[in-house]
Amino acid sequence: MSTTRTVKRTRPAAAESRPLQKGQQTKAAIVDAALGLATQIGLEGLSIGALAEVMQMSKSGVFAHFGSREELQISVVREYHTRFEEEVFYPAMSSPRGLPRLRSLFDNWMKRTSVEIDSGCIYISGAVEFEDRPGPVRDALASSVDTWLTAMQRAIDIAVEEGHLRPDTDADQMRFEIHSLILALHYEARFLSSPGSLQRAVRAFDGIVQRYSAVSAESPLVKATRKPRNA
Amino acid sequence: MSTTRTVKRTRPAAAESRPLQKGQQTKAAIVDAALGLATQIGLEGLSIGALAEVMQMSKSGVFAHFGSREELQISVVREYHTRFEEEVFYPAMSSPRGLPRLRSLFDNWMKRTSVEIDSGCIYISGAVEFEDRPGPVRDALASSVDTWLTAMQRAIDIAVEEGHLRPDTDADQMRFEIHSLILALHYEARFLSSPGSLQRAVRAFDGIVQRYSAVSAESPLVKATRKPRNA
DNA sequence: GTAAAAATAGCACGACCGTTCGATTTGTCG
DNA sequence: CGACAAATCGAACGGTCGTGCTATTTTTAC
Repeated sequence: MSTTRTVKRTRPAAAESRPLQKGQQTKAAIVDAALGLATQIGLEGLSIGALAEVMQMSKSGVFAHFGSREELQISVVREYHTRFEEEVFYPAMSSPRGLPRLRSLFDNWMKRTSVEIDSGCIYISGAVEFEDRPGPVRDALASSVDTWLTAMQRAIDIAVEEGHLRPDTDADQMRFEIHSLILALHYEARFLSSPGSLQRAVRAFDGIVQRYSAVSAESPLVKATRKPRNA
Repeated sequence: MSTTRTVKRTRPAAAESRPLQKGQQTKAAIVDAALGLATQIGLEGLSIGALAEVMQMSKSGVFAHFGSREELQISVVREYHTRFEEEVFYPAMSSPRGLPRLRSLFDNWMKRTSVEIDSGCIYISGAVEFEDRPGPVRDALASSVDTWLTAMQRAIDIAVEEGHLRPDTDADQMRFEIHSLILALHYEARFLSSPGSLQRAVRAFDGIVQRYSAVSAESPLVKATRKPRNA
């Protein structure tokens, strides 16, 4: 209606490369602190009051950045996803396709899990907390985990293509087995404080790889030229 | 000090076989309901108010039976332990020593886990909730899980003694691998709603057994009389 | 510098929590 | 039945929580 032509968009939305405004800056700091809290006490245990105390801010000051606790939780999940990618996925992509890359993925994954034995893992704690709680937080968590597991499975597929793994390898099955090792490592080391869990996970992984391996699937003594089991 | 000889113990403590007094009766009912709630929303999510509503009692009425929320949680853990024993452990003890019994233990465990895909498992949710929370509840949980895992390992030892598994079997390692399958089954089926998880757990278990098996450790095609790998 | 806008603080509300305490009902036993 | 104990209730307290509202401060843009 009005004729004001000079509509100033003082903050052009989504300016892609601009020095972070003050708001975004503190928001990033809040999410960082929130992630630290959430890994220890879980996404559900994460409270705005405690977060405000850590940040030396008022509750409402923290709250205003997200509008709801749920949005805060989602931000934390996204941040975790990003770091997981940067720490586990991308570094492994420089390894050669096939088994080396698969090993690299698992190694990075396990290295991260080792750290998380002290700090906690929101993919695991979050799964428990949101098993029966549908909503956007659960969706964000599940899709994030799913993305990662799919990437893992893709690495297995490539290893089959490269001839490193048996052509009849069930990638879904192998991914399940590898995933299970990480879960057990976390459970036994973090909750039960059972020593030696790390080596057990490594040994088990080697066992799995050997079982699906194209060369000497059963034993180093048996040549790889043998026919499939049911031939 | 007083000369009252007729000290009436109106309720002889720990009368082993007596019709349950009213109090113990409702207490058992409360624990039962509490277990139902705890499996769904976790031990930490278990609130006395919600429990009272389910029981159609007052909060204080429920509370009086335990004296503290912590004591209620411990009661729930104990109840869960008992049921787990009755449902998983004892029935398997009638299977013949060795591999059959080990299989039976795993089958029962997996059967229970299948049910818990809908209801939840406090050995898993509790582990997450009390990872960083020392105290009697955590202790009760950990010792209960430990008891079970030790029993599982004992079954493996027996299977070795019976000659069903390779004499160089690392029971700790094998138990770790079996445990991991249950955790992954729970995670992928309950949180990710990933279909086929059950079959994957079964297949993986078969793979594990085959790898540790005394007869044809590597493949049905290879005779069991061969020497150890590094001979 | 100045004014608009964004960021933050302060305060209060309603809800739920575990727990306490005194009153009251219910069960038990002589 | 009567008396005593156990079981249960009802109300309240102090605490934490997420959230909404209105100031106030700080940052930004011109």
